[in-house]
Amino acid sequence: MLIGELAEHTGASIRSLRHYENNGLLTAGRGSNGYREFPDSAVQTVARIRALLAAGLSVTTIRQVLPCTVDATPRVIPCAELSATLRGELSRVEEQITRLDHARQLIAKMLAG
DNA sequence: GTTCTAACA
DNA sequence: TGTTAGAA
Repeated sequence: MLIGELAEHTGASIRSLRHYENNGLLTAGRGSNGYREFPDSAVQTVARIRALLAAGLSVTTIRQVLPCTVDATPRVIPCAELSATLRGELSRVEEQITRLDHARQLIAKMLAG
C-alpha cells in the first residue's frame, strides 16, 4: 500500500512513516513512479513501533528491540542483549523520575512557603 | 490528486 | 515532527 494509506490505517503521519523507513524501522519497495510501496504487514509493524516509542525508546533502540516483539504489547522474545538494553532504558527512566521528584518537592515548598 | 526530497520565519 | 517549496 502507498504511504498515504498506511498513514490512514495506522494514525501515524506520513512524515513519521518516512522517518521510520529512513531509519530502517520499516521496509518499503519502490513503484515505477518512485512511490514507496509498503506490505500490508507494515500496519502491524507501525503499531509495534508506536508502542515502543510510547516507552520513550529512541529510534536506534527500537531498531534493536523491534525484531524481538511479538505484537504491540510489552511482550518480547528474549533476544541476545535485549535484556541489558531494556535494563539500561529502565534506569534512564528511573533517573528522570528522580529528577522530576526533586523538581516537584522544590515547587511544592515554594508554594508552601 | 498523491508522493518525493530537502530544508527551516 | 510539522510544514513548505518545487518537481514528477
